[in-house]
Amino acid sequence: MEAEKDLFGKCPYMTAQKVLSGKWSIMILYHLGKKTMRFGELQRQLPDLTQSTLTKQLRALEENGLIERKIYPQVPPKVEYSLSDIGIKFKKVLVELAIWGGEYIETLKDKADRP
Amino acid sequence: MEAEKDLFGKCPYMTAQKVLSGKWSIMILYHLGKKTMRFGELQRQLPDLTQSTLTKQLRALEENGLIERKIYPQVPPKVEYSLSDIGIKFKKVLVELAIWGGEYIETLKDKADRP
DNA sequence: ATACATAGTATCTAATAAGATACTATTGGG
DNA sequence: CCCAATAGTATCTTATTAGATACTATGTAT
Repeated sequence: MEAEKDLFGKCPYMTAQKVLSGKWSIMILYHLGKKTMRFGELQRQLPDLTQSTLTKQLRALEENGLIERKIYPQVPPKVEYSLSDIGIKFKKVLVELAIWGGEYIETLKDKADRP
Repeated sequence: MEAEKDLFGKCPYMTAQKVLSGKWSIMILYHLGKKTMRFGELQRQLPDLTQSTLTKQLRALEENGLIERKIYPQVPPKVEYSLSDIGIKFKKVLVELAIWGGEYIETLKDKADRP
């Protein structure tokens, strides 16, 4: 698969950077980290991206093995997205990222307080 | 400053995603996390990006407050790059990212072993 | 027969980012 | 006077991403 080939043998940082490159990847992983969700629910959690963009981001994450897609043979369709094993392991990164992001926002506020 | 305004009040994940969006940001932060470096040394560590690209990435990181740029009034010029306070705090994220990236690469190898 | 719900596709456009290449400024040393 | 060393700029081109918009498929309920 395309996605795998060019990630092979690279350093962990480059690999991580590549996998996280989509503009919404972190947000999507965060939401799916809370619970498995259907497409529509995920979309409601992320009202700022369009359906086609969400589809593209999900496909990229799926190709890279971070999430899984389960199709129920129903009409109207039901498709559930969840974190894969390696996706679940990514939650540890998310924890640190959230802490750091909070601190970062604080530093911005500090700078704004006394300009 | 532009970079600050539109990050304000956002959630930590969105903020983090934005700051890390450059293709080389994580690699640069990793190298500067090891030690303060001059422009040329950094470039030697990252032979895959051109001078102009490196300059752009460094400027973006500086605008976002992650790194600091110290100019020595010399000829030929000497400019040192280092992590800012909030940049240093990012090292905790890097640690988790490296662990996860390593695990991720392993899963790719596993998949390749038995296709 | 028609409408509805869900999870999409297909195109096209616009915005952003990255990369290639060539050029600049300064000044101490030969 | 000319060269080397360092850290850039300035342009232009290309590639990658994201976003907008309109369309599709299908079984059930009315």
